[in-house]
Amino acid sequence: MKIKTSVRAGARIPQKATLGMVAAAAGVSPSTVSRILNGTAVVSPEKRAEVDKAIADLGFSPNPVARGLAGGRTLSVGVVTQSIDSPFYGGALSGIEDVLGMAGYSPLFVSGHWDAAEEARCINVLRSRCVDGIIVLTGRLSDQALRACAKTLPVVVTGRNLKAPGLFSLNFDNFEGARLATQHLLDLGHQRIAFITGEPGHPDADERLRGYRTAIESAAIAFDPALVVPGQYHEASGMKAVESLLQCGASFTAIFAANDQMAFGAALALDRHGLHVPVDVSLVGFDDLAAAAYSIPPLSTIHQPSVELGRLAASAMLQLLVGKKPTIVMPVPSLVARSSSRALV
Amino acid sequence: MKIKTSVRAGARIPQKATLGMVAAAAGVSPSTVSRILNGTAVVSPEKRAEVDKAIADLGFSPNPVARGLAGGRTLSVGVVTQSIDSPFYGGALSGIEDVLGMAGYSPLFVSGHWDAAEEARCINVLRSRCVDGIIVLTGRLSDQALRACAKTLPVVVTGRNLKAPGLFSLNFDNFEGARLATQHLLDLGHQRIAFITGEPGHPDADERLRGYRTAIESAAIAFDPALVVPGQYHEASGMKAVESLLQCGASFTAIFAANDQMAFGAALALDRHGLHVPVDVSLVGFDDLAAAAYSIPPLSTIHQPSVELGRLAASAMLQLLVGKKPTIVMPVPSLVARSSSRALV
DNA sequence: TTGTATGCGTTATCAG
DNA sequence: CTGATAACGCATACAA
Repeated sequence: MKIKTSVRAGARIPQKATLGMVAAAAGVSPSTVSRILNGTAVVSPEKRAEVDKAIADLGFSPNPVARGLAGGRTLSVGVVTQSIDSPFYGGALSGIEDVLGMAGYSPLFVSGHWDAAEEARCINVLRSRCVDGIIVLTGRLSDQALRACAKTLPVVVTGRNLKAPGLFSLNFDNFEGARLATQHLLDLGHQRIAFITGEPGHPDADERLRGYRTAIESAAIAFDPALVVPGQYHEASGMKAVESLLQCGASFTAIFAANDQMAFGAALALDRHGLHVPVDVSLVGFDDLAAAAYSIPPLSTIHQPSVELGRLAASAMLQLLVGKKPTIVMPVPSLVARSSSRALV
Repeated sequence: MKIKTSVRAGARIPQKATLGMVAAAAGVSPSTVSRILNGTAVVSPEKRAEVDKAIADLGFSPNPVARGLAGGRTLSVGVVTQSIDSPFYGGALSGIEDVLGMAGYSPLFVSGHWDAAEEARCINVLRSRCVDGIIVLTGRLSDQALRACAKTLPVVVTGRNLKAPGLFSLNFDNFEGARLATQHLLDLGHQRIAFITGEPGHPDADERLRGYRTAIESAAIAFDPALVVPGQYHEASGMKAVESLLQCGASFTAIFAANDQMAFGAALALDRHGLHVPVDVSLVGFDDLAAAAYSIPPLSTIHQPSVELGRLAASAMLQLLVGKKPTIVMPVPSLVARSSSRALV
């Protein structure tokens, strides 16, 4: 017998039921309750009924913290993203939260801020919190670090192609997406197509550049370095890119930006110079952010299924968690032609 | 003595150090280690040094899960938001993550999806995970439910004015913000100003409507119900609102939308009808989303310090957690005049 | 000031 | 199929 003494506030807190209390109420041992809770073993129908009733009566639900300590499972999976408020990754987080939640898991979000060291720290935090697995959205971490991590915990990573035990990777075809976007402009009759790159060194940025270049060269047009300007994936860099393009006197009739945010910036910079989209220059982005459909003019772009990506990553994690090899396939890139691109007259 | 048998994968996992191991290494008792870890009592400098060294050597860090079970503190605080990918709340989440992280706390994000029942479920999840406190961003929950919750746990809530023990609320002055926006248009010479409302029933939406109306009437202009059209805080509803305004043949020279997203939608709808911002109609939004500065034209709007809001909410929680009464003041609303509004000619 | 003993709520390993 | 019993890693009365 024990006397509860820890009534912090004088409030009448509805005493949280414990597994032990359920066992007592049902007249069985705690182990039995645990077993039917986890499906760890077969129990007689009668006892099961008794326990189910007790659980319902007491409104019992297992304590994840205790579970974590005892069994090593916390029913939580860590998600390292780059910034919790990214317009692009937001969708993925949402998708992850959704499917994880359906399975009784809770996501633990941490932001790496595009910094490998910071990401490593994040992973340590997640580790110390005993997450059951980790999902890494396009991290800066080395493949090797990820592999090492996967030795201890199931890992799902997006934005790379990695194969390792306990590790599943999910990649979007950035090359094909960029090729599609460029081809779209080519089909519209554009020949002088500028390209605003993403953060150099990012695999996806590099792939997009490759896609652009491939499309250009496949059309028997000479690749012109003067038409590719660096960007850092944010609006301001899109503006700056256009400024520099204009300053250099480059001649172009269309711009393909490696992501929508830069495309928005580019459109604004063009506007400031009296150039209008799509009348004076056609513009295509990449990502299909929610905002792309409502910009003026609505932006033609490559659709990235971010929510779906999150859902798939979470599904893969769930499969990993039960020891299965994930069978997940990524949707292929598709172009969403809106009003920012039009045929060259 | 115990033999570790649970080597799941054959990998050489750097055996996670425990408090007990540190104690052994330092030649002291576990309680002593615990004490210096929590500052629960004074320990002799020598022992402290020994322990500190052992901690460093072993790379020990306390296990939050065990801590949670034993002491009831998990160093995690629950954050219920409406959708993890909201362009507006994203900033707040980021701010929360930041200051919480600095203090060694981890946020646990859950989405209520603008549904009271769902939010209640979220709170239960957080409870079961033994969070040390809960931050609620503009929930649908009743004040009463929140108060009840605060009896058990520290609660910080934004978007309302509530007073209760263990509860701190943090509200943005929506009324003043809306008044400011409307006055701005008035100052520009506009007399027929349409208003696109937010979700009716939301306190902030109601306040913004009140601010609009107050400004209008203070200018000795009759409030015209035909000029206020309902919206639901998303782009599509902004478009619809403008459509309905146009359809009704309402005459107006400016529009004030209760948030930026609806303003974007409104601008697009106007554009489709050959009306341009700000030449044909001036437009003002509310929130100052990151995208507002890069829309075409850049949107005049009321700045909401979302990141700061998050930081403040987290700071308040931290204070609550140490038993102090938070002393936090919200920044006042301010207008950011960009290019979407101009003087009526 | 420091160590000892217990308990937190579950799961896991044993016997029976 | 079921029930004791021992961890899980730490905090905390209590004793010394």
